[in-house]
Formats: sequence, C-alpha cells, structure tokens
Amino acid sequence: MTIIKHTRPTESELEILTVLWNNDSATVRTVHEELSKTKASGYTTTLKLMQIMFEKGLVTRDDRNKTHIYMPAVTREKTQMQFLQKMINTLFAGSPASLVLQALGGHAASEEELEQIQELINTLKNGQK
Amino acid sequence: MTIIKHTRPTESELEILTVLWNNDSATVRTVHEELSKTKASGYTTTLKLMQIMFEKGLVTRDDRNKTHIYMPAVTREKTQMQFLQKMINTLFAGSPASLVLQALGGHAASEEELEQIQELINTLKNGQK
DNA sequence: TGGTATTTACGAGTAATGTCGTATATTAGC
DNA sequence: GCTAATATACGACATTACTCGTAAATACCA
Repeated sequence: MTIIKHTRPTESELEILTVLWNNDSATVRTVHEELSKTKASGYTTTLKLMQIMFEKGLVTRDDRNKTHIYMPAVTREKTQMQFLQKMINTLFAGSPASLVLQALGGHAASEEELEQIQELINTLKNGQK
Repeated sequence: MTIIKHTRPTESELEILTVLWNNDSATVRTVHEELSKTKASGYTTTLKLMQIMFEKGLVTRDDRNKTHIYMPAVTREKTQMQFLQKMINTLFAGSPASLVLQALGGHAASEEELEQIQELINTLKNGQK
C-alpha cells in the first residue's frame, strides 16, 4: 500500500500541469518542448516527473499506444483554490480579504480588470442581503 | 562562499516567521511552545530550523545572553508579496486580477471587507486617471 | 558549591524533489 | 527484414527540508 502524504503539486509539477491544462492533453514530448522554451532539462527528466505525477494521481494517461497521452486529473480552478487556501491560512492569518487587498495594492491592474472585480463585489453584496 | 539559491521561506519557516511577526521577537522556547499548540515536534527541531533560518538570513538574533532572542529579518508584507508574485506567475498566467477574482469568488467575505476592497478599487481607479 | 535544568551546537538519518544515464521495447522507413 | 529514431522503464545520485539524539556550555537554586 502506498500512502500519499500531500497531494499539492510541486513547482515543477505545476509547470507540467499548466501545459496540460492549456492543451487539454499532451504527450511527454509536447510537454518537454513547451518547458524547454523557458527551462533547460533533459527529456527523461520530464518523463520521470510525469510518471511520478501519474502514480500520485495528478494526471491520467492513455497508454494503449506506445506514445502515451497524458491528461490532467485535477482542474486548474481546484488547484488554484487549494493554493489560495493554503496561502490564506499560513500567510494571511485566515483572512481572504487581506490577501485580496495585498494583491490589489501591490500589482497594478487595468481599469477593465478593476471594473470586473467591482462587478463581482456588487454581485456578492447583493447575494448577502 | 555560500551561495543562496532561493530565499523563499519553506512551510515550516513560515510558521516560525508568523510567531516572530506576531511577537516582534521571541526565544526558541517561545516559538516552540506556540507551534506545539497545533503541531507535534521536538524542541531541537525548532531550534535547528531557526539556526538554519539565521544562516539563510531570514532572521536575526541577539546572542549576548545564553538564551538567544530571535527577530524576523523579513517583513510580513514583503513575504506576502513574494508568494503572491510567485503564485500569480505559476498558477494564474501572470494575471493578478484573475487571482483576486478567484479568491473573492471562492471565499465568503464579510460586507465590511467588501466595502474595504471597493474603497481601494476606487482609489486605484482615480489614481490612474 | 554541587547538582539539576535549560540552552545551544552539531552530526546524522529519512523522505521528497529533481536530475539524468542506460537498457529495453516499439515504430517507421528503406 | 534491418537499421535508426523514438518512447518508456528503471535505477542511481545530489540537494533540500525536516527530524531528532547527544554532547557541551551555561544558569539556577538548595
């Protein structure tokens, strides 16, 4: 029996997942070429990582053909929430609003984005009444 | 010469930093007791971690007395920004607004907090003009 | 002052992450 | 059918994060 301690993807695993999310599915070759644009590492390294991710259940794969096709087993949104949650708990004293304020204050957002956020806030406020 | 590769605190280091931030400064004993409330590990483990953090430059210490007094060498805000930046880049395709929307949508915020955020947005919008 | 408790220093072991080399299998083209 | 290219499997190793035990130094107190 294999015990899985924590399911949160590592940094490298996130990079791989991002490629899979953007392409719906991909071969090791495709993922590797994509990563090579910004990072230098061998093909077998990417392969090994994706095999480990398969064992962890982070990805699934179609191995009916010699060249396996990998698919994400976790959604982008779920993973985002997972990391946000962790971050809020460890670094923002459990306050999501504190995180939002910090993010808004530190990073310039376009007017369009600000409108979008404002809209969501209005929706949330109405929903609470 | 010791080369420091990445200064981002680990999970355990964040827990320790949080205690230091909340108390301005603290002894190993104090930090350990605080962590023990939510986590089981030996005193020397906490000690060792704090010694490593000292070597990394994450904390400073007053060792004029036998019992050393530790102080954070990085601010909470700076660390928050560091992690937010990393997260936006790896998981939110470089879009801070996307992170904010996700955080707001997933976590219920109080009306008061929403007002606060709204106020900040208004300030930002005016500043842009 | 002598013994007990507390503290630091340090070495060592474990597990996870990321790295790759090599062996083996499969496919495709000549 | 044979050779070259491509893919997977697998083992090994370095590094980092934790983990703790033990020894040595220091402080406290009866």
